[in-house]
Amino acid sequence: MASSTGQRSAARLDAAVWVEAALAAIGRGGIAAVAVEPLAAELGVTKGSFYWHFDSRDALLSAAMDRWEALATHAVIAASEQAASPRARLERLLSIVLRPAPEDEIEAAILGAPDDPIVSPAVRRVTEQRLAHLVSLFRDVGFARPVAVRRSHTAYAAYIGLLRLERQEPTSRSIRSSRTYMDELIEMLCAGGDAGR
Amino acid sequence: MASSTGQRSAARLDAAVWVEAALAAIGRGGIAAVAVEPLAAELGVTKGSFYWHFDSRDALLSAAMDRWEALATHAVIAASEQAASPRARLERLLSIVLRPAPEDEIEAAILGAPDDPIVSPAVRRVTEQRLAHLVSLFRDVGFARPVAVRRSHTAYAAYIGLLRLERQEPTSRSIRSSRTYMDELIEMLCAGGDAGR
DNA sequence: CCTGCACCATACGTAACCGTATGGAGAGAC
DNA sequence: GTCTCTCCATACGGTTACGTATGGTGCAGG
Repeated sequence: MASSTGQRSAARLDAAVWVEAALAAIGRGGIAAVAVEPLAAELGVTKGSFYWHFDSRDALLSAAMDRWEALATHAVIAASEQAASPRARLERLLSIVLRPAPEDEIEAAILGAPDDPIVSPAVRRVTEQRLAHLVSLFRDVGFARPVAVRRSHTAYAAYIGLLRLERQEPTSRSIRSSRTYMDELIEMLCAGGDAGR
Repeated sequence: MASSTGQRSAARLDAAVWVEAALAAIGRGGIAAVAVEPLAAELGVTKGSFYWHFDSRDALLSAAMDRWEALATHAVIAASEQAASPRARLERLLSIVLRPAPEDEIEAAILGAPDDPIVSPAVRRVTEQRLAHLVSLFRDVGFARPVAVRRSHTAYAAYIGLLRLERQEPTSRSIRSSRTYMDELIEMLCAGGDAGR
C-alpha cells in the first residue's frame, strides 16, 4: 500500500537522474518546466533531495544544457564521418539531421528560448559548432568559403524552421517525412557543387 | 511632486493600450512577460485598471494574439500586390519578408512559443495563411502544385530559421543584411520556374 | 449642483515556486 | 553494535504573480 512513494523508482538518485528528468521536462513544457518541485514530485522525492545534489534551479538548468550540448554536437559530428565522397557526407548529414527524430522536442524547446540567460550561451556554442562543421563540409564539396558560409546558414535555417513548422502544422509533418521533399531540399542546397553525383 | 504617478502617461487607458504594451513585452521577454502586475507598473497604473478592461491575463494574451494575427497577415498580403509579373511578386515578397524588420523580435518570440494553448491557434492560423499565399505565388510562377507546396515550406522554414539564427549569432545578422546572400537565397528558391526573369 | 458612470487605487486571499534549516533513515566501516 | 556519512523528508519563510472585493475620483449630462 505504501511501497513506492512516487510513481517511479523509490531508490536513491544521483545528479544525472535529475539532469535527464530536466531534459525530458524541457521536451514537454519548455525551459519553464525545469522547476524543482514538479520534478521532485515526478521522481517521487522532495526538494530535500534536489538541494543536496544541486545548489539551485539554475544549476540544474545549466547542467542540463551542458548535457544537451554534448549530445547535440557529438551526434552531428558522428553522423557525417561514415561516407566516402565529400558530397555523400554532406548529403548524409543533411538527410539524417533533417529527418524527424525523437529528440526534436527537446531541440525545438531549447532553440525556441534563446533569450534565457542560461540557455543562450549553450545555444550559441552549439550553433557555432554546427555551422562551422557545415561550412567545412560545403567547402569539401568544392564551394568557395563565402558561398559555403551562405549555404550553411540557409541549411541550418531550414533545419530550425522545419523543426518549428512540423510542430504546428499537421501537413508539415508528412512533408518532412516525404523522401521527395528531402531529396529536393538537399539537391537545392547542394546545387552548383562540382564534385560527386 | 505628485504629478505623474508612473513613468508614462498618467492619462486614462483603454484596452488597446494594454494590448500594445503586451506585444511590446512579448518582444522583450517572450510570452511569459505578459504579466499583469509588471505591465501595470510599466504603464504607471495598478491591477485595478487592468481588471476593468480584461477578465484575466489570458484574455489580454488572447487579444494580443488577435492583434498580431491581423498585423502579420495584412503585411504579407499587402507586400506582394505591388509588382507586375508573378516572378517579380514572389521575389518582392521574399526580399521584404526575409529582410530584418523591427517587428522581428515579437515575431520570433511568438513563433518560438507554439506550445502555449493561447498562442498556438493564432500561430497555426498565421502559418496556414502565409503558406497558402506562398503556394499561390509559386504556382503563378509556373510550378505545379506539389512542387509549389514544397518550395513554400522551404521558404517559410528558411524565414523562421533566419529569424532565430540572427538572434544568437552575431555574424548571422550581417549575413541576412547582405544583398548577395538574399539574392542567392531567392534565386535558390525560385530556380526552375520558367516564366519571368 | 449632484448624480451616475467610467476608470483606477488599495487591500486582501491564494497558488506556485525558490531556497534554507534541520532532523531522521539506511548502508557500510570497524 | 555503534558510528558516520550519504541521501532524503519535513517544515518554514520569502517572492511573484493571479484574481477579487470594494472604495475613491473626476468628468458628462441633466
